[in-house]
Amino acid sequence: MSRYSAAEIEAKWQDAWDKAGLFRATRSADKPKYYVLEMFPYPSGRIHMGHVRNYTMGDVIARYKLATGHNVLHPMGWDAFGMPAENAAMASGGHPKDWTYSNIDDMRAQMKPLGLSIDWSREFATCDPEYYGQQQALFLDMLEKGLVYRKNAVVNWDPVDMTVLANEQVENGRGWRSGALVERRELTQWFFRISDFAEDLLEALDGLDNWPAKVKLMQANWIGRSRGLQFAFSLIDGPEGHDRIEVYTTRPDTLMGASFVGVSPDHPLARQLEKDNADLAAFNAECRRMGTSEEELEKAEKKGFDTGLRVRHPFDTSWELPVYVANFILMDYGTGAIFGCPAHDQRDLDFANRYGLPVVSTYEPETPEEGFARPEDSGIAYVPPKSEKVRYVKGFAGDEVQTGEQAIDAAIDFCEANGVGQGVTKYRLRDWGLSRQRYWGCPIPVVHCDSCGVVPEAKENLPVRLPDDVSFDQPGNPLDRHPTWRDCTCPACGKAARRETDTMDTFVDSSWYFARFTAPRAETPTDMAEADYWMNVDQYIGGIEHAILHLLYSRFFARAMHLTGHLPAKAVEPFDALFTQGMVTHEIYQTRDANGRPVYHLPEEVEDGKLKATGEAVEVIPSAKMSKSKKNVVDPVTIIEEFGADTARWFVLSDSPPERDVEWTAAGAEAAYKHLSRVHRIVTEIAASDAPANDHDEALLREMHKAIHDVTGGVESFGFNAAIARLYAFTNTLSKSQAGSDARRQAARALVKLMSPMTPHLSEELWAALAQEGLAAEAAWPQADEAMLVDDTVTLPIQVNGKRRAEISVPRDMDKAEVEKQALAADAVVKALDGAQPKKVIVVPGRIVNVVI
RNA sequence: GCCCAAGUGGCGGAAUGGUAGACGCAGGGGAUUCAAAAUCCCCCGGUAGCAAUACCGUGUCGGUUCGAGUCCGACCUUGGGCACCA
Repeated sequence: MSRYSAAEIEAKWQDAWDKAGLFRATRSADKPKYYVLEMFPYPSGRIHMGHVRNYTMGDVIARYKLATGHNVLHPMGWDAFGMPAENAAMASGGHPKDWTYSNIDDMRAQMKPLGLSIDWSREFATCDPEYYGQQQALFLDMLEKGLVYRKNAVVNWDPVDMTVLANEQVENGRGWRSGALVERRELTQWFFRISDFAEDLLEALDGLDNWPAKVKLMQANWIGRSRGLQFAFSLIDGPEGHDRIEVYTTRPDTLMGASFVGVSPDHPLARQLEKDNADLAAFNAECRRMGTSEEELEKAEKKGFDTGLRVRHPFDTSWELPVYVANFILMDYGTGAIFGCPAHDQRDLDFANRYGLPVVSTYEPETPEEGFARPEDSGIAYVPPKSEKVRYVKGFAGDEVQTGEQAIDAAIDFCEANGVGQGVTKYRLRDWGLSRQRYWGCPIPVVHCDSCGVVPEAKENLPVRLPDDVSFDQPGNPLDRHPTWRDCTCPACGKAARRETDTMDTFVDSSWYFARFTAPRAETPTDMAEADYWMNVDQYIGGIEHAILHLLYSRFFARAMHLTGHLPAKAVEPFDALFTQGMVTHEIYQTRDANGRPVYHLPEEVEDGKLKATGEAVEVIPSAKMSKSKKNVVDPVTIIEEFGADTARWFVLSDSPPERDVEWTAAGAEAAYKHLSRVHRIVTEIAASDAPANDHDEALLREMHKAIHDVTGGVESFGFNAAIARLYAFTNTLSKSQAGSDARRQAARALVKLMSPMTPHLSEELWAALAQEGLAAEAAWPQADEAMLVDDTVTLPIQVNGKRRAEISVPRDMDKAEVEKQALAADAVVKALDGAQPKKVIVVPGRIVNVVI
């Protein structure tokens, strides 16, 4: 009997699938369609275990759906624009295009041995001119519909390299290459009007029944709808053109506790004042040196600058409040100005304490606990949940007990009635800035004409191709310094004009690729007949790190594509079901160099806690996401060479729930391989035995139907690890079953088919060994017989006061009274009762009995 | 700082509010073998006990319930995101 040799069988069956054209997707009215998609990879050059896990999960679904009679679309492509290609070009002198396409070739070659059921005929990369040209067409349609516009926005500016930096290129406020202090600089940039869709994007989350609740919650919080009051403080002796400061607050109920007004350093008033005030100009400049990330702003020490100006309180014209410029106020949110109520906001309180401003409580606990002190005295802001009842001591309606929510509504009503501002709904969601001052991205298809201004490129001139002759020997955008590329003619007037040199955010590329997969070679962004047939994506699978931005942008794009006639109405929510998978992690092995600095070692260099080469002991750091810098990576290619793709697939599915991180361990991979070898041995033995069909093995058939039921449920609900545990148990049962029974062959067939989505090559091999016709991949999924799933007798645990004390075996449908009688007769129960009557007996049919004494 | 999630044996984990630890790894014992590899069988949360069994046990503290890993509140730790990384 031949041993299990993955290397021999895997290539053979991949070839067979290929020849049969099994995974080519074409429209068909005969079968229901099923579109399964994994988030496409960035072509870094090597596939990693995270990819293997992601695509294996998608493949299990795709193969399962194929077996259950669906017309499956399962495509793959490359998210190919982005900074790493330019960084590589700067570091080693090549061209981003060559680097990217060569990486794609490498990764495709690494991916193919996994035996994924992908329709490779649909493959594309977002850096293909055929793709980004269609993206430019989409952009022009969106521009025409008013979904794109230009405005000023701040970027991280490296004054030494004279270039724009991404947030991740800023380290401790300095440029990662130059080390120069980064400044904020304002540029005119393109924006998508995603905020116009805020309400729709929020409301529609309710309909996404097959999305994880946490992702919907994160998106809802990101969109951040709030109800508040917008009103103005009148400014006393303000500079020319500034007689009031418009503020937005979600807590108008605390207006009578206001003690200062703050404006952003980028607020028009701050900008006006800094012209005549060198100190303020210095303060603002300091603020503008901070990074642009919200995290950095929130964590920074809260600082303010007293402008010396005063405003009048809207409800008491004799009450004057100082106006500060403060570093924690965002110009992008609300009006860029706030009022501070230190008593009920810790940040405002810290600020007030720092600058000697008054603290005035507007409410206090309804019934103050022992030791409660007002913020005025305690230095701790009193911030109860908005739903909690509090006593207002300085509200609008006198001394009253109500919840914050009620008080906010009442305050808005009161202010509106008194002519102080109006209630408004605002969103935290900002418009999406898509301009990037970089080469390796999709060119924004517009030109700048001295006569006509900003003019869209004519569609017949698309794609606006990236020039190949560029150099990366200096920082900044090569398109800016290209001698001829910028020169063009104005599509409107025909005069000489300049091309826009900014390219698009790579998030744009990934916001519609799922639609392009439905007709990847179409001469328009999509083909409506194909899109109408294949959309929506029935199952989308990817990392939780994309829970907000990528998914929100894609939802916006689907809406925009519908408005511009590129997607049907049903596709405005493009992903019917979403699954977010965890990462693949590994232990980190570290030693220290002479200076005590850590030196990392690859897992393959380590054995039994020691370096193979020198025998030096390594320090083991707990599992973390696989990363090159920590060297805790296991290359899937190595694993496939050693054990085969089926082992890698089986292992990444088996050890952890799919939504959680899985730790790669050599022992685990070994165990997976051993198990597959065992299945190979057991099934080939059964296939080879020609013992006559004899006894009908009822128990084995029952186990088989239970396994079919459980594994099917596991696959459908992303319980892959549980499904695999079930397959282990079923394999054990099969292994111990009586030789020669017909049931045994039947059970072996079921096992092979149930495993086929996870270990497709092994299953094909065993399917053939069992002399089954056709390919296992095409064979119908087994059906569980409901009647075989339930046993006639059940074992009921008997609890006394919630603690298990005994168990009884009873017919499954025995009535409650009889079950209770038998339970009370159990030795342990009689002993516990000691002659007394139970207070209560709870019988949960088929599950448990609890006797309460 | 803000938003979201997760914490269960030596390890990965299982468990519609109903016998906590399925299944796998590691470990221990045994069979087979001249020996090994491979394979097969048994044991395997802690404490006490020869045992039957008893008590304790799902990050911490409290609550709801006949019954809580599961639901509620507070806290701790770890991970993801924070708008120019992909």
